[in-house]
Amino acid sequence: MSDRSRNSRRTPPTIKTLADLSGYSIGTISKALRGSPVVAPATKEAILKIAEEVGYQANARGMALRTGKTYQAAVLMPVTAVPDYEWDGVEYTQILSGLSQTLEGSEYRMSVLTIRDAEDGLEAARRVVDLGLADGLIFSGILQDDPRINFLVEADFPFVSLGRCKRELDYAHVDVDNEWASHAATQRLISGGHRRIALINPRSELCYAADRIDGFTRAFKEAGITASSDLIAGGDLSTRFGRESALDLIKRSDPPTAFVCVNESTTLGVLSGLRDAGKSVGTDVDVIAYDDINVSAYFTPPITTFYQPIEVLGRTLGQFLLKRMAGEEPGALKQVFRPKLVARQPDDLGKKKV
Amino acid sequence: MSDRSRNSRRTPPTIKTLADLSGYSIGTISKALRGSPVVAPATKEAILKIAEEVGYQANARGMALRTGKTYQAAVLMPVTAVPDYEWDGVEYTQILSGLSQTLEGSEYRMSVLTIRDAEDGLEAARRVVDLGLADGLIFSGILQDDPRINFLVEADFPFVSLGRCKRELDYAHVDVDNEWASHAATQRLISGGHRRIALINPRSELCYAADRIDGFTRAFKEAGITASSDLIAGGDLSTRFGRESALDLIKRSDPPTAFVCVNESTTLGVLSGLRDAGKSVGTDVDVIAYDDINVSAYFTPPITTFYQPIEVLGRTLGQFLLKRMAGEEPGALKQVFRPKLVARQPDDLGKKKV
DNA sequence: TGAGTTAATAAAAACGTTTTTATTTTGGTT
DNA sequence: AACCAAAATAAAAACGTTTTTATTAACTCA
Repeated sequence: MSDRSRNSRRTPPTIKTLADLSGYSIGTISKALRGSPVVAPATKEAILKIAEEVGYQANARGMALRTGKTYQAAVLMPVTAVPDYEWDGVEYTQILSGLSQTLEGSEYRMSVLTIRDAEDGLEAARRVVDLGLADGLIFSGILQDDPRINFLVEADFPFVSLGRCKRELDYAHVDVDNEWASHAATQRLISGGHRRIALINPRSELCYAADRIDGFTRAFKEAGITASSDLIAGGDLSTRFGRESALDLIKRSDPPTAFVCVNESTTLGVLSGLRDAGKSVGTDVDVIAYDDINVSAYFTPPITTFYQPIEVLGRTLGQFLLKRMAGEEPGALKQVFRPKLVARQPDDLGKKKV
Repeated sequence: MSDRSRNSRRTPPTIKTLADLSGYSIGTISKALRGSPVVAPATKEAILKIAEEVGYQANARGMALRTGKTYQAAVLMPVTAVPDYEWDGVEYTQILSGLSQTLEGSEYRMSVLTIRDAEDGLEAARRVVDLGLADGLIFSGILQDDPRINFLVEADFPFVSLGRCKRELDYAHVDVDNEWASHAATQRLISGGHRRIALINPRSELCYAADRIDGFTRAFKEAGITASSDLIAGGDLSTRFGRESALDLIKRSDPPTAFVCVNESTTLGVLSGLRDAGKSVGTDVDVIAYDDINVSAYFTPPITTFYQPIEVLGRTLGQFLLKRMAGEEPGALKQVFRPKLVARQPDDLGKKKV
């Protein structure tokens, strides 16, 4: 073993090594290794055996140069714009983890490019395409009219987005049914007697902010009540934003009796703000959250959430991307997940209020 | 622009393009581009001008094959072993973000390999070294006797670890002064009158678990009190673990009056457990946390923490790795950060108890 | 037997660089 | 004017693959 490792440390075996060892030419070796049907079964077997013995591993750089492929899938990871390192962007460990699980079996590796916003992401996407930095791309934080999607569809470059844009384009994507989740949460509160409900939402450029507003207003409409659209707050998804929004909303003249939050970070902030405003969640006011990481069970108090582990989405992203990189059309590569309702509170305080 | 992009889309300019355009040979072009002193200033300038005009970008695959370098820095990212997607491993977005900030200016890109544990990490490290998947490596979760550090030091491969092992080896690293932080937290509680203090710690294989125990016991020793070593809990750093530890510890016959927690996730769990055990933090029991993401301010109640944004460590990791990859010796590439105390509670409940 | 196929393999070219070696040009000395 | 060294550039080789083209060997069938 020390011998093998010493050898492989000096100069790893190449196709040439195998050629010398087996007596076949390098072309034949290459074909045998990638299972071309033109090479005779016996020689193929012999070559494979030698390759195994000597611990041959194809040199990625050689392959890359020849084929023009990189065998890399790139992920655009937004680096938080929130100052002071607030809790934000947590979901990316989950995305990367899920993604890598599906990439693991393949020959692809994962590279991460950090971006500041969607515009910066377009820059990065251009670099990936023009310089051939990767064979496929994954990104999230989709805008209503997302420049990255526009560019990549036009360039016909394989990608899968986490989230959908509003334009009618044919592209692979994975998403959460935000309209549905927001509607379900709002409806739950309305049937709990609430009439004034606040919506803690992402910035309005983000496409799913609109989806959530749609679901929110649809629930009111269906109940025949005027939607409390004046209680919609949009911003970065930091804990601080949640807190400040809650503090602002709760001291309005006609304040909300309930909150629908977009993620766990803002939820924590909302809970913090309500506490400092002297409101007790579950007694004075109800809060329903959306949760990726199963953390709402530990909040004070535990609150009702719509739960969707992003890692599952990450796995699907990977599957779709592999298919796209293998040349499959985006047509069938679209999936929308519905988060699961985890009811931890009755959320019917509104009844007592009336 | 449409013209340029169309051109570059078809076939990006190569050195050969520049050779044809300029009349110089490809060798000269190459030397000019990388600033070799042997090429005459005038021709160098001419070549650079043409390269600029035509938008030349060196082909990474060609460079990689020739030089044997990959221009990639790999990060070993632990994919959480905790079931049900609990809050865990949050800090990796910060590490990646910090790292990418320093790599941004360089010619290096960042690739991420997911691993299950340190042993799996050794496998990954071997692959990186043997197959030349990257030119440098970053990883964390260091064990007391870490197989990855042992292997990489032996192989003389550039790496920087987030955390230190217990063996006397010369390697670049960035770390938090866990002994100090744990000592400071414990001391604060002891001088607040606490005598029975619980320590919520990582699994004992992790090197910094030992550091934290060291600081913990040192604080007791200095105060001339017997350390409450029976109140040390070690486990994964999930919220669930924090909660279960708190519930277990608080119902002991001689229970703790205070908790020192290792990160924000366990802290949230501890707070949740204490609440369900009928204990009020700040009234019945004190909790001091360690925090990466400034989230303890929003807990119920806000609690005292030692605060150290990991992104800063990530930037240092990147700086050190660049130097290592440039051939610098590890000697000077060692830095230990002391987190900042953020006192949000008096933490002197122990006085009332006595 | 020998031409025509087919199967199997070898040889060569190519991907885009960098580096080493060879050649040409320039300028200075005698 | 002739020579030599130095400077500048060109040419060639190499990195490890894959793919295309060429060659050889083995059959088939009249």
